Amino acid sequence: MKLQKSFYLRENVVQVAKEVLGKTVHTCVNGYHTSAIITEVEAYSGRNDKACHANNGMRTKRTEIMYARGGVAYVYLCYGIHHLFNIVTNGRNKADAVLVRAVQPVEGIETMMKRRQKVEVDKSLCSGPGTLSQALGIHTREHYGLSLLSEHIWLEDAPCLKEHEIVTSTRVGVDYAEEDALKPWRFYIKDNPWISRK
DNA sequence: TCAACGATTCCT
DNA sequence: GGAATCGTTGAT
Repeated sequence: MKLQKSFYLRENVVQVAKEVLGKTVHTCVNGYHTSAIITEVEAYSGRNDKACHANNGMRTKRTEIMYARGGVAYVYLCYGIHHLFNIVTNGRNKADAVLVRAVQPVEGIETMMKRRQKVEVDKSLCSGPGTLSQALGIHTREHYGLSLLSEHIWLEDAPCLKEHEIVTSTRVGVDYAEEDALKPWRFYIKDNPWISRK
């Protein structure tokens, strides 16, 4: 069953990030249904986190959706090439989000391969924040601000992982965030090969 | 209006 | 190790 609004509205974005691991993300784009298990995530906090786009009340056209109530998608273009998919959490004006960094394909694998121009199934298909968005057909213009209880994109519930099944590390690519770059807010499923990097 | 840069990926 | 590539951002 679809994860409900209450899942996303909780206050502790780190806790929500951990619980997102093992859940399944579904998209239905141009009539093609795809789904994949979320294997790697990072937490970003709207308060006291220099790595977050919405840090220090930073409010622009791009970050605006982070200030909405949890349960919507924050998608943005990175390096002019890659769409990165985030899950907005917490209540209005909190600006917390969970970045999905890697997934394990489940349904619609042929569709994912076509979108990624791959002829074999391996981790290059969707183990990375940019590649998974491409595999799932997530595009900035279509998915920015979209409800995660919509028919286009949603998460399906699954049992939470045990602590010993989760590996914790610092976040990737946020060296500019000074002391906040040290926050242990990246989480991935232990022994799962569908990870962006070790 | 303009220049710099980035929560990355892929090729050499 | 370095290029690709462009929307967002903050400063002119």
